[in-house]
Amino acid sequence: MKKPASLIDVARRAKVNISTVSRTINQTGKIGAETQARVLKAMRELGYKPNRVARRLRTQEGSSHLLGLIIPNIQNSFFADLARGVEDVAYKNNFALLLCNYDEDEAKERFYLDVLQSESVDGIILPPIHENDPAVLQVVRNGIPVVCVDRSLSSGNLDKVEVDNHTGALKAVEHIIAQGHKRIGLIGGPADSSTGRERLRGYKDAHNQAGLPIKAELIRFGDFKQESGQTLAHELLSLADPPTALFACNGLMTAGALEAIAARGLKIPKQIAIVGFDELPLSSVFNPPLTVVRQPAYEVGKYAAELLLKRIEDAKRPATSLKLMPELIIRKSC
Amino acid sequence: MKKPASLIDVARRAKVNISTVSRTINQTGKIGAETQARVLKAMRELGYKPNRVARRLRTQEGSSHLLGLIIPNIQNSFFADLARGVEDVAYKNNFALLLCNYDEDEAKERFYLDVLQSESVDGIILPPIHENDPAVLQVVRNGIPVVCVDRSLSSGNLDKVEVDNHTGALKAVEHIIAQGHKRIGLIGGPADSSTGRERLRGYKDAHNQAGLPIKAELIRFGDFKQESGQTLAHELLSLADPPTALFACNGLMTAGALEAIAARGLKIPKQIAIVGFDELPLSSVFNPPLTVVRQPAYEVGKYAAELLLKRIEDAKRPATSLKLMPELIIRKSC
DNA sequence: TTCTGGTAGGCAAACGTTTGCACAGCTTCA
DNA sequence: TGAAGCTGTGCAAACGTTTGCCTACCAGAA
Repeated sequence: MKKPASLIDVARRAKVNISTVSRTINQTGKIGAETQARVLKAMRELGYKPNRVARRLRTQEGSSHLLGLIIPNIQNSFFADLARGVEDVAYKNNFALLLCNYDEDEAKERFYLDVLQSESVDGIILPPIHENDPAVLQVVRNGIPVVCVDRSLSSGNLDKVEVDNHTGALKAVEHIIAQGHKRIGLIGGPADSSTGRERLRGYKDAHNQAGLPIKAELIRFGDFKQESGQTLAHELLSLADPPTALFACNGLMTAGALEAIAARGLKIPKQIAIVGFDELPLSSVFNPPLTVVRQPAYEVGKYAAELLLKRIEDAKRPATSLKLMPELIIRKSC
Repeated sequence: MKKPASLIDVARRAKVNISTVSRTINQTGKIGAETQARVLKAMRELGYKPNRVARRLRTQEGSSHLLGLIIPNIQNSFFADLARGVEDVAYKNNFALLLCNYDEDEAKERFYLDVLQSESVDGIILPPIHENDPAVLQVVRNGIPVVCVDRSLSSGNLDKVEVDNHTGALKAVEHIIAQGHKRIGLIGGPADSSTGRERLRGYKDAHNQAGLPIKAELIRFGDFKQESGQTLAHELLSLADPPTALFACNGLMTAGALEAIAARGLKIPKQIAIVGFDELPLSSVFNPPLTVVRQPAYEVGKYAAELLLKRIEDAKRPATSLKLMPELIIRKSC
């Protein structure tokens, strides 16, 4: 294990004190031009790279240049896109990213929250597991900048960037109704998630607006995973009086529903119409192309990271809350 | 910013020296049962969490309990699955994961490699950008455990886990040929990537085995991104004598090719057959369901992480090299 | 000349750990 | 009784930075 050059090595070689080297690097304090040149030269010759760990230990506040991102599942393309958005702005600002998968598991979320704090990250981006997530609240109370994405925290006056789930679902279901459907099955998200609830609300409001009755048997709650989409679609399609259209509340569940539909040999959209939340890699070339409500996942991540960086700069700035509009992409599946 | 409790606080409260506390936590050294209980109690009361940064600074070798993962693009589901595999075993072993997206950009790769070293990660998992990537080699020379995934490094005797790309492509193209196709367009990966080359070799070998001529005009090289799949498919399909089947060398390019096919209104598989590398979220429910060669991406990540952990434990163990077999999933697109 | 003030750079503490060494007290054995 | 060995604990250095404070020097003003 070859030890990398440290400040001390550079200082020795440039014949100055380590503080001078540190100040040269960070451009803090006045350093003579000639001394500076000598230091720079020594750094280059030794291939000096500052040790981020030591730096982080010393300066607890502010710039460790490390962000934490905790997401439910990287395999969900919504979160992959979001992560990519975060990563891009982090990189542009020379921040690295500590990525954590919490899998909707509260213990895992807690573990990662602990890790991130104990790594002294400069800030954390996450979708809270539910609305008053005590672990997240504690982090906030500890004074670590947090921005919520996708879902929000009921208490706490935090930066957040969300998608307008209600409007997204409303537009989708309005569209379904406009196609003449009267029995619309809902493959919903967990009832205790704000996204699940908001989308459900959109579904109901669209029905109310159209004067359509809301039938409890057509409303099912899944867990945002593919398998539950499949199961619930089968349940709905097995009803004595099955729905003629399905609205699936996220991408994975849409894929699951599509599996169920394929297994039953049903034709889309004649025998069963479907609209899904989330754009999927193949949805535009699907046969038939899928009508979906596309969430601006990349942008959510991007804005969240920008907000976080601003807050790290200035802890006192007022919390801002962004609500991004999803887009209904009408194709052929409904 | 509430300062978290430190070793010193715990020591004070338990009326012992900090070294005693440290030893209690790490179970190193003999500590009296009664003292231990007192320390544990104090820790609990203060909500003490060890500071990972300080720990990492002190113990340069070994357990910082932090792994680095550098991947081309998290939006590529192959790498998302792989990342998930890594993450799962990391979590099981109480390691956190520093995730980096290098986007096939050498400067970005170098940046992240620097960050990871300067964060003193215990080890790094990555697909080298190409076969003799000097930056990676330097990291290895610095004594940091590295395991290569997906692609390999020509020099250096490293742990690696790869997929048998040659066999995967061979089986796929054999299958295409068995369906009676004689003009098979290849949407290949970059010629300077080992995966691209291996898959090309499979394509050629299948042709040779079958006594089919290899036509240069049918072979195109993309960059593993969706757009290039689309472009190349259009090129191939515009040929005076177009191919009757396409073999696309990764998931994103397959999606691109599908776009081109859809834009031209071609029927799969009658007018154009297609086989892709990589399983995509919707490929089994696609219409028609896609014939693909599925790479065990999750397993690649999982084994890589396991190998890395073993190497961290024991730097001297001989390098092991795993080659996982992909699976040809025959559905209806060819 | 002496004083004031500014500039360049050195000194050493601090961040929160881990760990080699020292040492006190006790047991054991000759 | 005393040497040897073990057990439990404390002391302090070290990891590589950043930063408040101090000093030495020099220029310009009085």
